[in-house]
Amino acid sequence: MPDRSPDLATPLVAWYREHARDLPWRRAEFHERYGGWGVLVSEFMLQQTPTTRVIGHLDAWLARWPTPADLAAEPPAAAVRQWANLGYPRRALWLHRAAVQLRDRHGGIVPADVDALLALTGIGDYTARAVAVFSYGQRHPVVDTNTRRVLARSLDGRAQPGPPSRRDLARMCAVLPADDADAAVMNAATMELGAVVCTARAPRCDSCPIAQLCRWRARGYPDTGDLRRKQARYEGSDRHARGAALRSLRDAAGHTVAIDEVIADWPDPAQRDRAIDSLIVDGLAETVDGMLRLPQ
DNA sequence: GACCCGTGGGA
DNA sequence: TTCCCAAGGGT
Repeated sequence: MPDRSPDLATPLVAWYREHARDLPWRRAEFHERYGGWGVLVSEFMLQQTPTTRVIGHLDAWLARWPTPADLAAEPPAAAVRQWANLGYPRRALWLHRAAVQLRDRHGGIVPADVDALLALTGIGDYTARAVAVFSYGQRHPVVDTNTRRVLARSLDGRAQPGPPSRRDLARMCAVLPADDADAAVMNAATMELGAVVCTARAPRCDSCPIAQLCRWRARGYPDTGDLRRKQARYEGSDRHARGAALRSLRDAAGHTVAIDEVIADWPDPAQRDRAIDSLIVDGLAETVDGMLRLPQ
């Protein structure tokens, strides 16, 4: 029988109330102004993109499109351009699709129901629950990479978590406080700890509120090995070519480029062709008699 | 579950 | 310079 899980919530919640960063989407006026839409947009941008970079883009996005209907009224190309260099431009496309779905199926209102949120394009287990919890105050496990690392270290005594799994949701749920509001803070606090203190490299255990009950620390910080898949090299990759091709479409003065002119100087012509084809397949580009452009 | 998808800052 | 990694999701 494993030990009973220690109480992570009490110290984490107390720590968060004292040390939480002042981020835009945590401010009361942000929620008053943009509601669930603001939270949804911020969570979309935060998918695999560092917090500091998102901060520089969120205000402009919401000022331009303060409601889902505002975004849905414009072509996908506008979303992809506004997305700029946030990375993974499919997210801009999916956010636009979600806005259309919100307008057509939900009266332009971001639903509070997790299953309804999960049905929207680009919203998975994390984002659906983040919206339900941080915008609507519900009690659900919000599990991101930071949460998984904190649980792996504090409860399992491992340096790194295994690959993401739905089991993580049940584990997080088991350590959430019973009260809805406390559970929401616990979710945010666990992510915050992973982002600021219990970091992937060089964790700052000296300032950790749960160091006393951390099993990884108690075991002497064993290197249990990183079970995650290693990220492929970007330079010279297909993704690199795709990124360059999309950028040329984004920045095109007339918003349209002859296909032959798209990253024409790319060193690997076959890779260039794959990049353009994959953009078309993904819906990030479309052809109009020999010309290429963002989706209208 | 494996693999795919960008971009830039920090160590 | 090179490598790591970042509030994930779709296929």
